[in-house]
Amino acid sequence: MSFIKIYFYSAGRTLLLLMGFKEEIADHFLNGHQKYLRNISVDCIIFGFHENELKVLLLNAKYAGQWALPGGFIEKEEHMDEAAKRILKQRTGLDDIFLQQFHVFSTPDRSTKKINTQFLKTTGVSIKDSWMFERFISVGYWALVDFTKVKPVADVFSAACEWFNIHTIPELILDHNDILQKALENLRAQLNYHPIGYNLLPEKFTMPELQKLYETILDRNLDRRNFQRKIFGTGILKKLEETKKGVAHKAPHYHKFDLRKYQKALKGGMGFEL
Amino acid sequence: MSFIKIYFYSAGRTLLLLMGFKEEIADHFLNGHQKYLRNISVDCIIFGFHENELKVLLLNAKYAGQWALPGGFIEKEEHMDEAAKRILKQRTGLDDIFLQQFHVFSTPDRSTKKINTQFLKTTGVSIKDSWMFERFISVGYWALVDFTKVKPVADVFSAACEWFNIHTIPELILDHNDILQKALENLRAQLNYHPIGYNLLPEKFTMPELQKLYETILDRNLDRRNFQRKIFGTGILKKLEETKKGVAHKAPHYHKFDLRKYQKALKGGMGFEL
DNA sequence: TTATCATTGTGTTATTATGACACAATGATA
DNA sequence: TATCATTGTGTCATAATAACACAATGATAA
Repeated sequence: MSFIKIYFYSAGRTLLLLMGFKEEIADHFLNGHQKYLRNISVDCIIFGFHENELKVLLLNAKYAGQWALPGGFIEKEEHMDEAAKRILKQRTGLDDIFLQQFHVFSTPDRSTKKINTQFLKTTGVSIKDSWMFERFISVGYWALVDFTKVKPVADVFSAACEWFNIHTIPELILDHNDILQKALENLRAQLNYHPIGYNLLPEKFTMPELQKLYETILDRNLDRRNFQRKIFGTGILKKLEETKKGVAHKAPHYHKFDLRKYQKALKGGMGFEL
Repeated sequence: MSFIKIYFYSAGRTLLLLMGFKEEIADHFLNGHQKYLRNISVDCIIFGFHENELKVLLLNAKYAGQWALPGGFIEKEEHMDEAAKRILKQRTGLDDIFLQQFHVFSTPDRSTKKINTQFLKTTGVSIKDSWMFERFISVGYWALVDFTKVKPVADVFSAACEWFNIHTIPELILDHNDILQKALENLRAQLNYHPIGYNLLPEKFTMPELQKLYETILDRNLDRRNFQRKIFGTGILKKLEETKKGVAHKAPHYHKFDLRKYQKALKGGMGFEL
């Protein structure tokens, strides 16, 4: 919310050249409602997988000192899913990622007025009234991305943008900790009915790598043999002849996704419990 | 949307006494944004169960000629869930019903501008600019209610409010047919993990009655014996000694819900497939 | 009074899915 | 050449599900 969402507005580089920092802020607070829908925002939980750890991308505006989920507003003629994609792209540089809408958060006290007035005070911008002072209802989206392909974008406002281990999340602004928790629950629930891994693993990957992905998300160990049986049962995998090289034990085969069946399973579900 | 939502605003009866119809409309279009959040609305899919048929409550404003889902706006300091409850209560008179948020609909072309201007024209109210002309993102909620306890409220605008059989739904405004479809899918999916029936069946009911409820919602037949085993397995039912009277065959026992376990299952899930 | 009939109550059995577990095969390293 | 961690490919016991059978009930019809 708040700080973060300002950055999206500033993504138009022309603006940046014409305006100073303060002017840009002021413009956003005074005129942003001409570009964006009011009272509604999007928050993205961007999960990443790296070195057997589940990560979350968080933002920290230097004027706030507190971390928050990346979020943004919806343009007046934009589908909400597109808004979420845009936000994802701006923070990670990634396109074409599976985004899942999972819940709407609407407690009346999730107003950003305090945070925003504090922000303006620190920034030295004086604004009396703004759409940004109003209450926002937020729609939560989660995405699961390839950690290695992401370049967390610290934008012109120099807010930090960093990965956090899921087990060491700091206290976030507003209800963002709750949102994150709910996103994680939803991601785990989805795991039973929808395939994951495409976009997350390299094109060719081994079975242990795929299993580790599932184990990381679910935060528990799975039986190697049962896991394999079930995953193969869905038909979304193709086994390659090639084996992994340079491991000091029996070399595992590479696999890749059968995209046609993968897409099908995304829509129709897979139907097993892990 | 549009017409329907006007009624909620008019629910304050004092207003009604002080204003004429036109004035009320004008007030809603000109000042409603002071009471409600902008660009966001709630649509309710109110399912009812009666005589082995699944019904949906629809509204028809006499000026529109087209049917629509009951919906409304969110007051500035109101939780969205409360808004949905308020809308449900206004249409049905029912309190304390399980309401389930299931999806957000946000295609950019779901603006009500055309419908609203048409409405104003017919009504003879002239308004140039209004928050009501803007695009609305809508959050869908469904509820499952006792058909017999509902008094569909045709409000002061004399819009019809009627039950429709799920199999004979007319063409609805905007994307309401899609919303209804998605609600039904979600309801059916929930059926596997959450108990239903309380609020829907009389306090004492027979097993065939409960089964028929499930069959109606799922639109397929279930095996009598397997159904009984699974439902009993959850522990949410208590079997009574009393049997149904006046049936021309073996009298079935009455049952009632074990509320404590029912509530528990609502939160924690039941864990079976039908 | 008795037979009929639809429907309930209470199983059984076969099939499938799941969880727990065992052991030979591999291939780099010691 | 032996060691070692790890892969590949099973089996078996158990639980969940689907398909199915038959006696018991009680109002109605003969």
